[in-house]
Amino acid sequence: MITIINMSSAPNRWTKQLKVIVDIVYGSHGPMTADEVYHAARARLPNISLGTVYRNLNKLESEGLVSEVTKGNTTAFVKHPFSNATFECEVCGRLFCVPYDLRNSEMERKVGMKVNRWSIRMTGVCKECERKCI
Amino acid sequence: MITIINMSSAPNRWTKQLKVIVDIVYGSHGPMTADEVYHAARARLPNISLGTVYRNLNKLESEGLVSEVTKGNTTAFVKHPFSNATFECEVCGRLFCVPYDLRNSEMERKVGMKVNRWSIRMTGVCKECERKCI
DNA sequence: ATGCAAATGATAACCATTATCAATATGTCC
DNA sequence: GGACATATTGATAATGGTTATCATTTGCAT
Repeated sequence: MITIINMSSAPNRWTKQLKVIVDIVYGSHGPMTADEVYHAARARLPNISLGTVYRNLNKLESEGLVSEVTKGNTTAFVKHPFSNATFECEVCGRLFCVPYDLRNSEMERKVGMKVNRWSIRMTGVCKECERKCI
Repeated sequence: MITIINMSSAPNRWTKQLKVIVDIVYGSHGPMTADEVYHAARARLPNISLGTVYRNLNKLESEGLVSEVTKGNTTAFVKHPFSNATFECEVCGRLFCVPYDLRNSEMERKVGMKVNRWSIRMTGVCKECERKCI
């Protein structure tokens, strides 16, 4: 079970629901939608409500512990805080996190403004679909 | 008035509503939400409906003539097709298009998959707010 | 001009997300 | 440990952006 060292913003209780949600998102290999987190959480806490999942994901997001990324027409959450790069396959719809190195300072130089976070979103054809579709 | 040379996908009529919507989006300096396009369009076509605006923006998006970008909790549309970079100010909430050069081939090399489109989203503090807030 | 399919306007439906609120659970202070 | 204050929860309703529906209108080929 993962433990968060400090949650900065004032009122905060380490509830079992929050624990489970952190555990799920941080244990995932890729981005998860709120609904996916909800279903995973229900396996451990059958009475947890979808509202609680949203509340906690938003809290974690405002704490900088998870990031939101676009997935199709909805939103998914990833454990990597702040900057991230995702790749969405146009064929199978899967969304991957991919490592990508870019410096904030490099962006700031190019853009001329203070950059706190960035995210890169790529769409294309994943390896597997590339192989199948040719 | 801007004219589109060819709209590839089969059934397509060059309606006055579509003309006005293309004109507005391509005449804009920055990303516009569907609602903003709707209100701008009503100035010229008082009876145009919001549904028509959405239908045409989605059509233009599928034709590759506009791109969707995230703005706050909603979606905005920009004329630059395919890849783009946007900067959202955390203070005033404005969303800017910024020039950014990155090669698809460079991304493909880093990611190892076929990249068709990319978009970079940065958040930070814009010049104006930087000046005010210090 | 005529005919027909595509597009529109008006409206209802959809669905992800947020707000509400009484009930519950957490952390603190004794 | 027990009691208190209040943050959080579960259940549900509300919200709001977006899409679907359908009768009517309009663009366009003949």
